[in-house]
Parts: sequence; C-alpha cells; structure tokens
Amino acid sequence: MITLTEENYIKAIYHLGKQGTKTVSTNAIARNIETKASSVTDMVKKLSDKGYAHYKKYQGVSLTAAGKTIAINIVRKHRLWEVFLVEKLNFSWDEIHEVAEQLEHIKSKKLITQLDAFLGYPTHDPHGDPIPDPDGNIKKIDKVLVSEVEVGKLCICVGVVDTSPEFLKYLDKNNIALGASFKVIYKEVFDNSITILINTRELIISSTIANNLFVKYS
Amino acid sequence: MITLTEENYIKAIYHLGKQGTKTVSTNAIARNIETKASSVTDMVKKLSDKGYAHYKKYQGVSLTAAGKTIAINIVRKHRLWEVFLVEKLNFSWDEIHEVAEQLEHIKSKKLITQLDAFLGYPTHDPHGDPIPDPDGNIKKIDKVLVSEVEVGKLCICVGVVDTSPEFLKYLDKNNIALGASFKVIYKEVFDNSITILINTRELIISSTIANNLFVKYS
DNA sequence: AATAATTTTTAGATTAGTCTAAAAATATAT
DNA sequence: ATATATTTTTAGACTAATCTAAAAATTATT
Repeated sequence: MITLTEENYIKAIYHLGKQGTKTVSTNAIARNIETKASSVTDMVKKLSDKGYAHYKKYQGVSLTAAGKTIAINIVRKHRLWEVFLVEKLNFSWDEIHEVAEQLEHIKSKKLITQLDAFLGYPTHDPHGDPIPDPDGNIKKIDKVLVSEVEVGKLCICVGVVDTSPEFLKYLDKNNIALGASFKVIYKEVFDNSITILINTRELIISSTIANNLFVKYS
Repeated sequence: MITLTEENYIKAIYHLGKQGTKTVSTNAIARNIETKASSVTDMVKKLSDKGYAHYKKYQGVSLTAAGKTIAINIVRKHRLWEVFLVEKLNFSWDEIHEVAEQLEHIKSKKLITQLDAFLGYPTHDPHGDPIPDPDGNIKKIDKVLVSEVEVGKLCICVGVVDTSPEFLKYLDKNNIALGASFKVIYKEVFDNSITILINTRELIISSTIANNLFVKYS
C-alpha cells in the first residue's frame, strides 16, 4: 500500500523532473513540499526501497517506471477533479487547486472511470493542462508563450504556467479566460511588455504576464 | 486542526451513541473501527482534552456539543457524496460506502455547499437515511421495520438497517429498491417469515431481512 | 589544488497512532 | 460477600513521518 505522503513526494519528483534536469535534488523537493531536506532524504530512501524511485546518495532522485505510473495517475485524478469543480460545481479556476489536492488521493478505480465519463472525457483541465488518459498517455498540444508570439498574430488562450490565485484572478479581471482570443499588436522592446487587442479593447501586459500565459495560433 | 483519525473516532462514537445507550463503551468503539481497546482509551483521552468528548475512566464516552457538530457534518458529507455516486456516477447502492468513507474527509465548505446545490438539495441518501442540513438539523421520517407491518398494509421501501453489500445485493436481486412498493400478504408465526406481493410476484422474506428493511405506509 | 560555501546525509529526538501484555476496576455468579 | 470473569486502563514498545544539529560530500572560488 502506498501512503498519502509517499504519493505527494512522488508527485513532487514527477513535476520537478519534467522541468528540464535529469535528476531532482533533495533541496528542490524540500522546497516544493515545504519540508526539510533531511526528511526528503529519508523518504527518498523509502521510495527507492519500494521500487518507485532511483536514488544514489548525493546524486539526486528520479522516478522508476512504477513511480511514474503512480505520478501520472495522480495527475489524471487531480485534473479530472478540477474539471468537475469548475464545470459542475461552479468553482472559479483560482479556487480549485487546494480541493483537488485532497481529491486526487481518493482511491477507487471506478470513481475515476465514471467521473471521466460523466465529464464527457475532457482532454484538458481548466488551466489548459492535458489530462492523461487511463493508460497514462499525455498528448501535448503545441502551445507557445505570449512573450514569443510575433506582432499581428491572432491567438487563442490555452493555458498558464503559474497557477497561483493571484495570477488567475488578474487574468479573470482582464477577461482572459481559456479559449479567449486576441491579437498581438505591439511589442515594447524597452520592458518587453506587449499590447494585445482583446474584445476590441487594447490591453498592455507586462513581460511577467506574457511569460506565464500560453496561446496557440488560430 | 482535527485529524482524519480523530474524525473517524468521533463518527464511531456518534453512530454508536444513537443506538440507545447514554454512553459508549471502549470495546464497542474498538469493534466498530477495528482497533484495540487500548488504542481507543488513548484516543478518547485526546478527544476529551480537545473538547470533543466527555470521558471519565471506566464510565464510557459521549460527544460534547462540539463533537456532535463535527460528527453530523461528516455524516452530511458522507450522505451527499453517496447521492452523487449513485445519481451522477451510476454506482449501485452496495458500492458507495467505501468511497464515501474517503470522500467524507475532504475539507472544503464551498465543495459541500455546491455539491448539495448540484444534487438538488437531496433529503435522503440512497439507503434512505436522512441528510443533515447545513445547520446540522436532521428530520426523521416515521419509518417502520417490515417485521412490524400488519398483514394487508401497502408499503413503500424507505431505508435499510444493514448496509452491507451482501444485504443490498440481495435486495437488488429481488427488485426491492428505495421507493419500491409492496403489500404484506402473510406473516408466518413459526419462523417469522413474511410473504409480500411485489410487482404482482409473491416473495417470502426471512425475519432477518424483515428486520433490516424500513418502509412507510402509503 | 586548497579553501570556502553549499548541499546532502546521518544521528538522535519528537509526535501521532498503534500494539501487546499486565494491572486495575467493574460486573457477574455462586 | 467472595470468587470469577469481563472490561478497561496503563506501561512500554513500535512505525511513519517529521525535525534540529552536526558530519560528510559535493560544488564553487580563488
């Protein structure tokens, strides 16, 4: 049996592992799940013993195939619940994360199968992130940061990098929801801010915003 | 903060407390949550320290007002989730208990408020048990055991005592669902079995069954 | 390449929850 | 009312997960 705590470590290793580097550092995990490095060392040994992680002292951690399967399954559950919360229970996209963090640990295969069907087999969560299928396959769409879009391009908002309530509330306030479309009309070289035309209104977005918003071309 | 384990003890004390006696025994709790009496003693002291239970050595336990509030809130969550599982996710009534046991511990006031609305403010769960309202009020309907119904009475099935999968499957097999109506046509004095007429079919039910099925008169 | 700074690990303690086995209290039976 | 049986509590040990502080290894700096 796998404990809730083990699941959270596996999830952290998974997410940190995707961000580039081959192996994940003890400190990075500690930061991610708000614990101490010494606790991470202990847990990582345990995960290694149980066959969920590769671990050599001082060399960082990575997930085994078994570990990755578990991680992807948690991600699938998390994102399906997020869709449920937004589509069925009228949560806004900045309120769903902490509830989904709890719901993702509920153990019942049937629950997820049925939830998936009930939601109409969604492919993306409310932040635009892909939902792994039951076999763990994740199809990635080609999305690009607003900061990299050329002037004149028509874009559709498909996702975010940062999912903090602060950022999501900013987007809401400016009517930038998933699926919203806009055109990039000017890129300021001095501070990398970008002027977009959304719903006939011009909006200047900072480079910080532009680096946290994904779009696809339409 | 209240832990998951504490919640489960409080729930057990609540359910055992309703079954008659003024105070609940250590052994009864141990049996109910499948643990040892010594563990119960420890936890019950803790609940008492935290103000959720009244406890005097060797005298049994009962819930304080605060403890009862927590218990009823868990029951409310449990039963709302059961409705969700049956109505929205097509679970059968013998499959829902163990999943609801997990879901009842999710912490989010908004989640339950919205779920309640989404389900159309149901008053009873799929086993016929009443769902406490947000303030903890439970309205009881006057239901009676089939074993106590007089011959000739027309009945509507409104609930069960035993909620084990075995019993619920037996009911399903014989088309006895919540809301099903039937007439008691004969009561055998020898073994207390009861013959009922359901959907033009005669069915003999044992006294065990008759003591676990609630009906109301129609 | 030697030293300094940083990261990671170990050692030992702590907390929540559990257990076994023995002691204490209560309930039952003669 | 005394002995017996049952229930409940205590004492002490164990596991999972955490922490602090110190030691060891790695990385960075000069």
